[in-house]
Amino acid sequence: MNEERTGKATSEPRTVTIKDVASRAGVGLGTVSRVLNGNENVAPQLRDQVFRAVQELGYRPNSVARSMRLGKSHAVGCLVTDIRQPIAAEMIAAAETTLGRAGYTLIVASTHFDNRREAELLSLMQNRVVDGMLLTVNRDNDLDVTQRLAAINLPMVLWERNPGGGFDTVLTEHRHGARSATSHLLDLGHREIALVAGHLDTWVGREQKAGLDAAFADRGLEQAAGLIFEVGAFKARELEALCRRERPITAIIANIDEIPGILRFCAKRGLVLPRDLSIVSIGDASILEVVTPSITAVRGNGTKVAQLAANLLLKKMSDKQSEMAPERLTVGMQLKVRHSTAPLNKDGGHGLRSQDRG
Amino acid sequence: MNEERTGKATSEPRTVTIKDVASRAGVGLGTVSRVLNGNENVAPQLRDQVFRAVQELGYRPNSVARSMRLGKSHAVGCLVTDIRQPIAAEMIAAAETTLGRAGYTLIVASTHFDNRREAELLSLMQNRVVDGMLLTVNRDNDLDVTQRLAAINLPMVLWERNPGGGFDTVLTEHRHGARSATSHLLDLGHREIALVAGHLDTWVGREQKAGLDAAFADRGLEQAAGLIFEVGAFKARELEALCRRERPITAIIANIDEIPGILRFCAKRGLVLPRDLSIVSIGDASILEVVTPSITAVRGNGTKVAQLAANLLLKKMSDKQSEMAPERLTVGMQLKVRHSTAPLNKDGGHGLRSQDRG
DNA sequence: CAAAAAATTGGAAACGTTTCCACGAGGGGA
DNA sequence: TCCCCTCGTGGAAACGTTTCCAATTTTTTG
Repeated sequence: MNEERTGKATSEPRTVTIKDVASRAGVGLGTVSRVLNGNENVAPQLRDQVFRAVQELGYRPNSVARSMRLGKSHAVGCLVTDIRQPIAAEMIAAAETTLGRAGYTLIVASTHFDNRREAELLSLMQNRVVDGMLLTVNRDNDLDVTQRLAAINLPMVLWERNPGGGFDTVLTEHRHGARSATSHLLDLGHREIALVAGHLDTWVGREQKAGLDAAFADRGLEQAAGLIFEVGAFKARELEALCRRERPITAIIANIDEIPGILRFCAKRGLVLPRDLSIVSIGDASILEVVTPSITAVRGNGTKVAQLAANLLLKKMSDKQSEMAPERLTVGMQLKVRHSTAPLNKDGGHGLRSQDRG
Repeated sequence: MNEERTGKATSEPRTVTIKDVASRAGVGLGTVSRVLNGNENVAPQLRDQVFRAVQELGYRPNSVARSMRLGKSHAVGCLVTDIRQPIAAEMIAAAETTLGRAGYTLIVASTHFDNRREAELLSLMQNRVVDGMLLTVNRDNDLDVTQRLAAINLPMVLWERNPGGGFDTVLTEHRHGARSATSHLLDLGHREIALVAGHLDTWVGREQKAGLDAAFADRGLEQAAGLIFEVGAFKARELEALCRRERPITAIIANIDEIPGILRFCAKRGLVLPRDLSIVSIGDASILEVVTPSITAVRGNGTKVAQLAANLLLKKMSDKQSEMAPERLTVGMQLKVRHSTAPLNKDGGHGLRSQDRG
């Protein structure tokens, strides 16, 4: 007893298990388990004894053992390309809240667009670490990826990706977003419009491109070639080339991540917004509303996407293999017209060109 | 055999275990385990047979069972207040990369400043779900929290929190940051300087306040009372009151999250930056460099904080209870002077006041 | 009051892995 | 030739739960 008080002689502080609780409380293992799981059919006196023993021994349930016995981990894997994108963080936060309420823990992992890492993470999660998955894969137009996803034997919802076929998906209407942004610019007289879209081997990028195309097609206009770029592959170099074309661009629609780079370029080159260049951001943030000039944006709703996806996943995880038909949910986008877009400046030359001759 | 091919009659696709592999390969359980874990002492022929059986059966190791047997989960819990803060996302991404290289999975959870949720999450993670923790607790000046942390029997590193006592911590030098921002403003002639700091029951907020105090004290100046606020408790209302004081503020140092709100207020009231108000952001982002006027900021390095914290945690997790003395690492901050701060405008009245009389 | 039914309880079995121990075969030394 | 040592292998035990079944007690019914 004395040794126990000082806790010195004991080499290892052996972890307290349900068995220790049982013997301390003078009951059987089954009874302890029943008490701990709120089963009603236990005599009040025994229940109290168990609780007291738990208290005294500082017992903590071992949820790994629990998971193993139940075959459920009560965890959901969440794969994103980069958690540092504000939209990704927003989605993760919302998913965490929704799933947390249902008793699930979120395991977040970023692929950073590395396909090998993505494969590793998918494999890791499949080793019965999670009960379901929320996925934004790197690419969704690759047969290899599609097959690998199809082989996953777990409830699974894709968000912002759409490989086609029998997957559950929650999608933002990027086509509509890009289309309305383009229409807005066409209405203002712009014709040389560049687009910096998401990766073209993701649904997001493809839809954005399709939206641009649709807006031109709506008006029977033909768009110039070579004005479509992917995020990441668009730097000052590319932007400069766009301004040096025979017919320089007068407007640009770009992912929000690219906006700082574009503004920096404009400042350096003395381009004045929106006189020399109109800008639309794909994705919104409060800072865009308050800068000078404020920046026109198409706004999605990542929180809503995440909530829909999380709830869909919960449904799939609870339905015992009922094999519901795959669902496809969409969330709208809205054009917020601000002051970075203006009618085409017909007579005024392009800022870069005039300066360039100096 | 036919049933097996169609896979129809079998009601349940029983999961493939190591036992199945063993019998298929015609070897014992121990041998399979040894092969799978890269143990050398296995005959090459048996090794091949095992690999072939694994392939044919599509065996996947059950890492929950593995965790249970080994008593290690190879997961690290990461608690933040809000994953949507870009600095938090940056830290998480860096920690994930560093820990991932060492074979650990990150389990991220946000408390959203809810103390009950924090307690739940800490408790959950302690149930042997993780091997170590990276923590940003809601408050670190509360005896209750400190005790609860001390009771956690797991390797653990706090980042951006410092309860004092024997905890391992990695900290950004917020005192230095706030001090240099304040000095900068004092040099420009400002005296009525407001501060919107982190929560004052976190180390971050307290250090920021201390930095402001220090800058005033350095010069033997006395600062006005009532100019210090906490993020979250600072809205347009408070800002307006600051501008209506007998001696209106001429400068403000604020957490980056508050910058959009402040700019919106200025725009609405016709305050021109930096003529009517100088602004310093605590925390930097590329957008701050390119807006007009560009915004002076003190910049930390979340990536470095996270890397240091992750490596420290790895060290603690590998050292078998060697009880190293707690470490305390710090990462610097740097003032980036831009165009949102300018010398005090002596004669020009305060924008709000003149307009207010109209 | 006896018997049947219902309620409560204890503990074995099982979840899938790793580790440890024992056994047998093969090889080398006396 | 015999013995001892080494090496490779198979399988039991253990990790901490939950669940199921059988045993016991209590309650109800005839």
